[in-house]
Amino acid sequence: MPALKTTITALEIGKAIAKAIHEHKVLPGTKLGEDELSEIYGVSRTLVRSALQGLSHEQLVDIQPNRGAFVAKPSLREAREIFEARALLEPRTARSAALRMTKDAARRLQTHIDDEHEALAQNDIGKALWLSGIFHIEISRLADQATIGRFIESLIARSSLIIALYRKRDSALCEKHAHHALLEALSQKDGARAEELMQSHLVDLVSALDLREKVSNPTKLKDVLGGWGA
Amino acid sequence: MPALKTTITALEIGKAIAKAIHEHKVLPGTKLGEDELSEIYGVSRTLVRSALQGLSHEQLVDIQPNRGAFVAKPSLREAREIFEARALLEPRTARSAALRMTKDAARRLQTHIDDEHEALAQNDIGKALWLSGIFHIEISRLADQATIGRFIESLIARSSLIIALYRKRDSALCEKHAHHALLEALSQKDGARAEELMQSHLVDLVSALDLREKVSNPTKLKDVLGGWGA
DNA sequence: AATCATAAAATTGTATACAATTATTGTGGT
DNA sequence: ACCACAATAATTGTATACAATTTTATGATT
Repeated sequence: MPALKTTITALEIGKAIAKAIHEHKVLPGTKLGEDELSEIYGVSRTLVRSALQGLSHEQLVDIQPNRGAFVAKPSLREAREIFEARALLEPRTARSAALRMTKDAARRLQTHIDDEHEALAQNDIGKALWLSGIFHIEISRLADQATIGRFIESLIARSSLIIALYRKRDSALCEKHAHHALLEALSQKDGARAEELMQSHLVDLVSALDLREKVSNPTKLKDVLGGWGA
Repeated sequence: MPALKTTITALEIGKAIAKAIHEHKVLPGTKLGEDELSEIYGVSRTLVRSALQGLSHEQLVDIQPNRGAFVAKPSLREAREIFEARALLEPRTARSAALRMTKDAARRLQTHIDDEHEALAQNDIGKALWLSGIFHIEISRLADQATIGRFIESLIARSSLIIALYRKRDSALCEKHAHHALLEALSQKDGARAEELMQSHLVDLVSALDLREKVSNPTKLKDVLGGWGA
C-alpha cells in the first residue's frame, strides 16, 4: 500500500485554496483568516502565511497590510486585461499544441471533456469550471512552452474570479461543443483551425460576461431607495 | 525633511536582491544564505525567507528543499522559451505603447537612454543591463496593460540570468541605436514601426547569445584534458 | 437614539526557539 | 594516500512567543 502522507506543504495548501477559489466554493472578497486556515490544515500560521503569499503573487488573493488576506476581486479593467492577454496567448498556443498532438494527449483531453460534461449533468458548476480551466491548461502544456504555459495558467485562475464577479445572469458558460471542436482540430493536427477555434471560444467566454462600466452613481441612491414606505 | 524609514519590508529585500541579480552583481548559481541575508538587511530570517519565496515564484531564485536558495540558472530550453515569449508579447506591446505615447513619457524614456549610455561609457555593464531592462518595462507600462506588463517584467528579469549564462564572448549587448530608434517610433505614435523595431531588437538580443546545445560529452573529457604533461 | 472616545479582544507582523536535515570535519582502517 | 563512517557544525523547516495594529465592544456625552 502507498505510504500515507503525514506532512502537508505550503504549496499544497495554496493549491487547495486555489482550487476552492476556482470552484467558486469561496467567493471574491472572502476573508482568509490565518488562524482559521491553520486550524483547517493542522499546521502553524507560518505555512499558511507562506501559502497565502504565494497566492497573492498569483493575484488570486489580495493581502492588505495588517488587515489580512482576501480572495481577490479583479476590477473591470483587470478583467478586460486578463481576457485580452488570453486572446493574445491562447490561440497561438493552441496552434503549437496541434503540431505536437499525440494519441495519448487526445485521450487525456477527451477524458477531461467527459468529466466536464458529467459535472455539468450533475449541476456541479464549480467542478465544471475547474475542469474547463484544466482543459485549457492541458492544451498549453501540450504546446511545450512552460513559460507561456505558466502565464496562461495564472490567467485562467484569475478568470474564475472574473466569472464569479461579472457573469451575465443565465449565461451558459461552457457551450458543450467548444471544447469538443477544439479537441477535434488538435487531433487532426490542424493548427490553423485550432487557433481560430480557440480565438472564437475566448470571444464566446467574454460574451457571457458583463464587462460594461457600472454607473454606480451614489447621488442617485436616494432616488432608488427613496419611495420606501410613503 | 522626509521622514526617514526605519523598517524594511520583505518586498523591498526581494527588490534589492532582484536588482543585484539583474546587474550581475551575483551570478547564477550563487547561494543566498538566509543568515547571511538577515545579517545584511538587519532583519530576522522570517522576512528573508518571505523575500526569497517571492523571488522563487518569479523563478529568479531556485529553492532546493533543505538545501537553500540559489540564484536560478535557466536551462537552454528555458532560455529559448523566454525569448520566444518576449517575441510574442513585446512587439505587440510596443505597438500599443506607441498609440498612448505622451510628451512626458518620451522625456522619461529619453532620460533612461541617456543614463544607459552614461553607464556604458563608464563601463558599468551591470547598471547598463539594469537600465536596459527598465527601458523595456517602461514601454510595457505605457501600453497600459498591467497584466501583460507584469509578464514582460518577469521575462526581462529572467533574461538577465540568460545573458549572464549564455552571452557570446565579445558580443555587444545593447547596440546604441536600438532603443533610440524605438523611442523615435513611439514618439511619432508609429505603432507598426515600433512593433517592427521591437521585434528586430529582440532578434538582435538573441543573436548576441549562444543558445546552441552544448555537446558536453563526458567521454571526450579525457581527450580534451588528456595530453596534459606527457 | 446617535456619536465619539476609550478599552478589550482578535488578528496580523516579526523575532526567536527548537526540530529536522544537510554539510563538514575528523578519525580509523585498508 | 584514499575511502568509509561517525561526530560535529551549520543550515533550513516549522512552531511558538511576543509586539504592533486593527476590529469590536462598551460606555459616556450630547
